[in-house]
Amino acid sequence: MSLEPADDTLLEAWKSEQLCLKARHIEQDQVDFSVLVDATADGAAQADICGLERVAGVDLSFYEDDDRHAVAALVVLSFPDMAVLYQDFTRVELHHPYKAGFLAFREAPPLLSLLQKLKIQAPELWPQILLVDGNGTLHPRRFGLACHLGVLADLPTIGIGKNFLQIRDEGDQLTMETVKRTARASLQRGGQWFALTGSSGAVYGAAVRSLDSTQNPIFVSTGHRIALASAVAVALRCCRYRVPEPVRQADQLSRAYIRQTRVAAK
DNA sequence: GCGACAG
DNA sequence: ATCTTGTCGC
Repeated sequence: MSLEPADDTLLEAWKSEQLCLKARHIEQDQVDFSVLVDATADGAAQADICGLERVAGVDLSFYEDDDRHAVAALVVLSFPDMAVLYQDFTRVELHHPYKAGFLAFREAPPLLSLLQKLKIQAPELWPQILLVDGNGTLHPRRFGLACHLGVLADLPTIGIGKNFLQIRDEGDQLTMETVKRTARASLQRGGQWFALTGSSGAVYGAAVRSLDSTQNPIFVSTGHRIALASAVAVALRCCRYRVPEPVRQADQLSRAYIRQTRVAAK
């Protein structure tokens, strides 16, 4: 009924694979649209985004008492209108348990399948960028789910985290306490953000205030083929609520199917 | 040993 | 991730 925990041997193999895939990882803009970020902005100015028409989102939702199955969802939305162009979801079997730092080994396979299906069935709707529910470079080895998916699908991706993943490295300390304190002090309005920078100077991602009306930040990081400032600009332009629409709609789609198909107990 | 731990 | 409606506030 439940999955075996990943042992140390497996974790070492997974680390090696992350390092290997990282050789193909690109953290700079390599997209077919343009993001003009105002260098003098205070972190709240709207960037000019030209040529972006389709943004996608992916997510998985889970059953209460079943580790092994989930519902994966993919949506493609128009930009900047956020109108639904494509929706797909499917119940999937998972082969590994959740382990912080190794989310991709659990969730990437079914998401890649949905992307493959889209490419075959509706190639004209292939997205220009994909927003992923999970981190990109905001990760202990700078290679979270969003990076992993981006490299394997050869697609620009952005990592969107709703909770902060602490980074504890020899050189870099990014703690919940520090981030919360900085967020309180410097995120006064929607659109403002600050870089999550380790003591070594490495930038892992950004804490972003989506809207005036939301206090808690989201955590945006580079997935693949996009620079952090561009990733933040795109994510912000997708926000109707705290969580950017592509991810939020994929979440709602998969969650609705879970609720509909779970056994009506009692 | 202790605490932390995306989804 | 998931259990959950209404409710308080801008």
